[in-house]
Amino acid sequence: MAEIQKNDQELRREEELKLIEEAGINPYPYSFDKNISAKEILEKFTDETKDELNNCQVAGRIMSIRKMGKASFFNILDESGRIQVYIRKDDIPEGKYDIFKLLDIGDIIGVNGYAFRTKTGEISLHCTDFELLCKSLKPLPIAKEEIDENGNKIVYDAFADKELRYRRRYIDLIVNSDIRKTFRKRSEIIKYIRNYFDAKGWMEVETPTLQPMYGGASARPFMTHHNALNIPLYMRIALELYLKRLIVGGFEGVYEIGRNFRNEGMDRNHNPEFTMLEIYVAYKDYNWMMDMTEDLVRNLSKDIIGKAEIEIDGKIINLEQPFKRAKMFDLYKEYTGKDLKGKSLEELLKIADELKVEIPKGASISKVLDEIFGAKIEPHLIQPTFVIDYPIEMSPLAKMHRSEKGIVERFELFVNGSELANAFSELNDARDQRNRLEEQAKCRAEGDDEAMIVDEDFLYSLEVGMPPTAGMGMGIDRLVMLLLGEKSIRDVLLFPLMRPEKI
RNA sequence: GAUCUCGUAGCUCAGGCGGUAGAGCAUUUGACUUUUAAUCAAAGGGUCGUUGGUUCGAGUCCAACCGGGAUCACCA
Repeated sequence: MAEIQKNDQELRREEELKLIEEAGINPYPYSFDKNISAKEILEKFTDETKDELNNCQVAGRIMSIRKMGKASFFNILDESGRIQVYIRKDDIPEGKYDIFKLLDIGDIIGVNGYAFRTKTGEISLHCTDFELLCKSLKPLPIAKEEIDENGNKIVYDAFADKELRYRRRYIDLIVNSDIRKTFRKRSEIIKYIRNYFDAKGWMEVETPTLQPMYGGASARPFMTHHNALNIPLYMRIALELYLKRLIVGGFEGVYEIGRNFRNEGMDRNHNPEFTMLEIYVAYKDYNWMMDMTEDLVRNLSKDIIGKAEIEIDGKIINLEQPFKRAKMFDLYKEYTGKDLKGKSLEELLKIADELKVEIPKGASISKVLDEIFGAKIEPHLIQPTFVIDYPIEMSPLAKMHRSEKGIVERFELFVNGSELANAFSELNDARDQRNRLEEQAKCRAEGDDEAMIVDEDFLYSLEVGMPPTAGMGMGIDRLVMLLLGEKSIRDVLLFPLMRPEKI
């Protein structure tokens, strides 16, 4: 796929570049005094105000050219959108039209001109002069566009190859420029979360990405090596344990929005690196965190998307109505008709078999419960639902339930059948935490390579003492997918991981 | 990792039961000073993902491999 040999279109562009330089023009100048955007011209133009638009200086990439002898129309695309430019041999400096003829689709130019309305009514720019700002040497996979009578955009021969769109996102952003909106929205969503937390006085922090010991979640890590210390290092799989150390240190509200790395499979819900939000607030519990999470998600949708109803996959997700709250074991009863509470491993395996849920060999109680949940309950959780009060085996970092035995104070928020957030009343009894991590270590020794490791320094911090704390984690990529109605994580990541191209 | 499916010109695609490669756009040349998928006339552009196999003959049938997508498994 790597073009070592140049094709005829590339050779031609190089020829044109030479001709431009021979005419004494620098095809790569240093700046351009842009004073208005394409969108601003289209918005400001009326028959009364057009005189104010007599000296526009716009810059952008040429996306189409229609030549008619000694005059031409072309469209340029800037960050704000497209505008049509009309250029006439007689209305630009002597000899400049010959330079214009050397320009191609993909070149970046600056245009001086005045706004006007064409015979057919399109607001356009009448060029009085232009400057080449960058000669493009590769042809763009150009698509043609048309607006039909109903104002719908019809795209002909669209650049649709998913592989190339992900591999060369910069081309995707030019040619399918509507997707720029997705990434702008993503940025707005993250900014909104920051503002929301900052307004409450919680502090954004940065904790290590490279860690001598990984923890805070059940997943396989990426491993690397530090030469100077000659030690193995791991890419973090969660933010949790370092943020809790900061609560121990006396900060009462901390959050981090950062990259986690998990050495697992990839599909439309998973990328090896993904963005996680985690927040910890001292002196609060999971009930409080549930209210906060609900408020955040609802307001995000209202303020960023403009409504609290989201259409995805033909389903309407309603974020306005109060989110359903259901105990995990009640959901088992509701969807399988069986009471799984307090059952032994043997009993659970039997139930799984009756429900026709396949369980991998050597599964623990937690694993069996998780499998049944994933197969029988998750797909039904389309409308926002807090699943609360998990069995202790599934949650090694959550605090015992204040009134129910064998249960921890934990919730997960499910929307559209997938997990969006996970939160606990954080376990701060150091003795209990040590027991649970040692239990994990046992599972690990028995071959579960996703079980957690005993982090002695983390335990030391709990022994020093952490106040009662509520903590919550939320997958930002999935949040963005939900709010924007995207079905693949790759469509909300600018540069999703791809297998390297073979040359 | 498993299954299904796709890979033909720069882009989007068509190629019946196996007979030697097609269209539109893009590109080049010519015409055209308000077009908008501009138009009109002509031209160039392909090791049909790769490697093998069957066959007189393979884009087409078979196998393996490479790459993508979808579904599943693991995970968020």
